[in-house]
Amino acid sequence: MIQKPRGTLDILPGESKKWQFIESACRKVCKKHGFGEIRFPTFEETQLFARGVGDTTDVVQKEMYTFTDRDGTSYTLRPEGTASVARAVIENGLAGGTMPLKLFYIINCFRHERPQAGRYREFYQFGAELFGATSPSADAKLILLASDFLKEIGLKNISLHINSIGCPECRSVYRDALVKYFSQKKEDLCQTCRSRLETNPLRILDCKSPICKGIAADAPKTIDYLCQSCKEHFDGLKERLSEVGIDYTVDCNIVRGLDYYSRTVFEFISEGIGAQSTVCGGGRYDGLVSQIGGPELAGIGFAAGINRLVLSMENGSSFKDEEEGPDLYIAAIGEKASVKANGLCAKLSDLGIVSETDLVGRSLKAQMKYANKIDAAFTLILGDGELQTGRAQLRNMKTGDQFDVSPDDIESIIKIVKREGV
RNA sequence: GUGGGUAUAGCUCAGUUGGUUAGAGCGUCAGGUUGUGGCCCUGAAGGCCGUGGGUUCGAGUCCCAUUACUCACCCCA
Repeated sequence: MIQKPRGTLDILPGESKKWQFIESACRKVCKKHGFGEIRFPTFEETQLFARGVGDTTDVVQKEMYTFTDRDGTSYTLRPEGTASVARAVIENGLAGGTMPLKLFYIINCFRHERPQAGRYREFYQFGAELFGATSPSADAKLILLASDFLKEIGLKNISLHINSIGCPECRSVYRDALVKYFSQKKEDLCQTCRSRLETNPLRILDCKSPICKGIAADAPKTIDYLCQSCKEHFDGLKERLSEVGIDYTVDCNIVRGLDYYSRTVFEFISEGIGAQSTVCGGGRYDGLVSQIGGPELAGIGFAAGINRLVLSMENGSSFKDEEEGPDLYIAAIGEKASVKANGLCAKLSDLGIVSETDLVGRSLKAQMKYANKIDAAFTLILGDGELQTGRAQLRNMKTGDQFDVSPDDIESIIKIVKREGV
C-alpha cells in the first residue's frame, strides 16, 4: 500500500467545498481592494530563498525541500510566497511601473517540519503584497484587506495583534538591549532560550515556557526603542486602524521569524485550533527587493494559512454546506432504454437540467434507491413499454407525485422539473 | 530534531485476569415475486488485529523494536 507523503493532504469533495468557499472569499475581497492575482513557479532557485528569507532562519536551514536539477542547479520547492513575488516583480519590470503595486496569490508551500494540528509539510496560503508605498496608509490598507477577508469568511474568535520591530538601525539597538537584559537572567532561561540568546534573541519573547514568559514580561519593549521615524510610522498606523474601525492590541512579543521583516508586523490569532494559532501573519519588508538584487522598493504583505482557516471554520463561519443532488435521474431498464436514456441525459444536461442515468447496470429498484441516495429531485422511468407507447412516468422524489410525459417531449419535461423543483 | 498518546472491517469503535472458527453499529452490494426510492426485515462481501521480533502449551490481549497517525516542543501561515 503506497501512502501519501507525510504531512500532505487529500481533500475530498465534502471538504473541498470549504476550500472553494475560502478561495472565493480571497478573490472577492482582493477584487474589492484592487489586488490582482499573480501566479509563479512552485520551485525557484535555492538562492532566492537563502537571500530573501534569510540564511540563518530555520526555514532555510532545515525545512526546505531542495533538489539538484540535471544541469546541477539547486532548486527549492517554495517554502513561502513573498520572495517569489518579489523576484517576479523585479524580473518582469514591474518595479519600474505604476505604484503602488498590489498583488495576491493562492498557492501551496512546502516545509519539512514535523506535522501537527494546523501544520503540514505541504500547506496552502492566501497571500497579498503591496509594493512601492512606505506610508503607514499602506500598512493599514493591507491589514484592512486581511481583516475584510477574515470577516468575509465569518470566523469567530479572531484577534489582531500588531507590533513594530523597527528598521535595521533601531532594531540593532533594541537587540543589544534585549541581549543585555536576558544575559542577566541567563541561568533561569530554558535550554532553547539560552541558545536563542546567541542566534535569535527576539524569539525569547514568544517562548511558550512559563518561566521565560515571566522573564520576558519585564524585558525591554520594541516600541520603546523605535527611532523617531519608525515611531511616527507605527503611531500613524494605529491612528489609521482606529479610523477604519479595526480593533487591535499592541503586542510587543510578536516577532516574525523571517529575516526580511522590518517595522510593522502583525498576526491574526484564532482560538481553539491548537497550538498553531496564527491564522494570518505578515509585516513590512522594505529591504527585501534590494536584498535579492532589485531596486529599492518598499513592500508590505501577509499570508493566511488556508489549512488553519479551514480548521477554525469548525468553530463557526458563514460557510453553508448545501448538498444538492441532480435535477433528474433517468432510470433505464434494458439495453434500448439505456441507449435512449444516455441521449436524453446529454440533451437535458445541455439545457441546464442536471441529469444522471445508470452507469453500472442496476435493477430498477436499485436505481430508485440510488436516485434517492444522491437526492435527485425527479426520476424518469424508461423501459421497453415507454419506448413503444411514447409515454413515461416522471416522478417527483420529494412528494411522490407522478406525471405522464413523452420521453421525446423534452420541453414539457423541463417545464415540470422547473416548476415543481422550485 | 525532541517528547507524550494511539494503531482491530471502507468509517466509528467493542473485544473480560492471555484460551477454540475476531464482533457490533454505520456504510457498500444483493434480496423481501410480476416495473417504483426513503422505514423495516433478511443475507452477502469485507480483517495476516500497523509491521518485525520475543515471552507462553497458547498472544488482538504481555514485553521489545520499527513504521504510521496524532498532540505538544521547536518553527511558522
